[in-house]
Parts: sequence; structure tokens; C-alpha cells
Amino acid sequence: MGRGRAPCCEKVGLKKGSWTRAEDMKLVAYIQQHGHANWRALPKQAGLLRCGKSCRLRWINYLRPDIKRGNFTQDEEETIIRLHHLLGNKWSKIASHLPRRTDNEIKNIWNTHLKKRITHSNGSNSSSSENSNQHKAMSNLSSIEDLNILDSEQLNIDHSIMESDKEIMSTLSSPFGAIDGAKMIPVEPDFDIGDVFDDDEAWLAMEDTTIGDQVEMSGGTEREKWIEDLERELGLWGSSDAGLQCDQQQNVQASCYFQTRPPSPFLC
DNA sequence: AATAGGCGCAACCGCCAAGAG
DNA sequence: TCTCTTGGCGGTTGCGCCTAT
Repeated sequence: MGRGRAPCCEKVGLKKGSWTRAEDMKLVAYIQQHGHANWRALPKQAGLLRCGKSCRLRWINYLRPDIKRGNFTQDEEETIIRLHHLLGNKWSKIASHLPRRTDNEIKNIWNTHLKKRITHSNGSNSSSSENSNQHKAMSNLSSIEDLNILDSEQLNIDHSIMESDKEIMSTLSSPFGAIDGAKMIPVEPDFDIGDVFDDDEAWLAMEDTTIGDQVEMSGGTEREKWIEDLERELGLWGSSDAGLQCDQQQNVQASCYFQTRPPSPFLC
């Protein structure tokens, strides 16, 4: 091989596209036990036919327990507008000021809603209170330096709910520890997560079922029951209300892991 | 009821920066 | 100092859902 940048991973034979529930479970279960020190090695060790980048993205943008899903509040939208005015398309920077929101989500909300709104308000010279508030917010912050004086109050940020990934994982990663009432995956010293998920007809049958599909699975073997229990605990079977409740309680529960693909608008 | 178009969002791609050797 | 690896970021795409006709 010549010099040059190596691909992030061996691309041949890797799966692309939407993640299945089974893949999500494998990823979460693996990170829950081992963390994500090495994204490149993770998919292989977790038994996933995915690129490390893909795993990382899935975790960061969807599976991470500290993600707030649902409609953006007006405060959040105004914060995004303000920060975008100062920072431009620095989505990760903007996201860092919006706890529990992902850069991808912010980027999407900007591209689909806020950009149009701003364009509209600039073009139409509207006198709505919303536009007035936007203008007021922006006029208060006229330069990048102003970011230094931004505090929680100005940005409508509740820092009490800011939690680092590490902190959260510290409560989740103990092999036999509890996740606030959630069942834990039984971990053997030489536990191979792939062994749990593989070679099981019921599991394989489910593997092609994408997130959000309603799946009915009656108990069979102990392992099936365990997976079923895990799914329930992870919220795969739960109503969206469960997720909302979780969010409201600020609890890090496994049921936060798998929010069923939410209808629009998001419920959790 | 069927369908075309628009919209929202998850996921991919390519580039860059930092760190290790 | 240079090369390579890895994680991270921002732009973009494509699929599925929703709505209007």
C-alpha cells in the first residue's frame, strides 16, 4: 500500500443505511459495558458490521441517554439564532450551549426551520413580536467577543442538567450495576456480546425489523425472555410517554436509550 | 383513494486537526 | 519533523412520512 490516508475502516462488506433495533441494542450494550474508547475497533468487538464512524454517529445523535428529543422550545430556537449569528455554522459550538441537543439536530432545525424564518423576517420586514425578539437578541450580541459574556441566563441554559457522557456512562457501565431499575445485561468475564444476540432464530427474525416497527414477540427460551425484558427496559416496547416521563424526571434510565422512532413532532 | 410534491431527519461523505509513534 | 491514525465536524443526500390536490 502506498502512502496516504487510510480509509476509516474496511468498507467492504459493511452495512449502510438505517440502523436496526438489533444493531442499536448491540451498540448500546457494548458501550454500556466497555465504553467507547476506540470507535474504530468498536464495531468489530461489538459484532456490528458497521463503520466505526457510523457507530459513533449513531451513538452521539440518537442512542446516547442524555439526548433531549422533541420540539425545540422557543427559547432554544432563539438561542440557536443568537449563536448562529455569532458563530455561523459551528454546529458543535452551538450545541455545546444547548445541553442535551446534538449538533446534527441543531443543524437540521436550522436548515429546515430557522434559516427560512430568518430569511422571511429579513425580507418581509415583519413587525411580529417574534421577529422583534430575534432582533433584540441579536442586537445585544454584536460580535464574537460577546460570546464570552454569555451566561446561562442569557442563553436560557439550565446547567444543572448538563451532564457529560462520561458521567452518565459511569452510572451505566458497571457490568452488574443497576440502571435505576433497569435490568442489566449479565456479563461474564469473557462475555462476548455477539454470543447473546447471534444464533437465535427469534432474534434473527427480529433483526430485519427497523426501529419504530411494532414487533410482537412472545417469550420462548430464557435468552428470548431476557432479550424481551431488555427491550422493555430499554423502552423499545414502551409508549412515548415513558420517554417523556424519563425526560421530565431527569433520570438516566435505560428506557431513554431506545426512543421509538418518534412521530413528528417528537414526543420524547 | 391515489398520487405527486414538499418536508424533516437520520445517516453518509470528505475534510481537518490533534495526537501518537 | 514527518507520517499515520483517529475522532470530530460540517455539508449533503436520500428515504420515509405528511399534506394537498
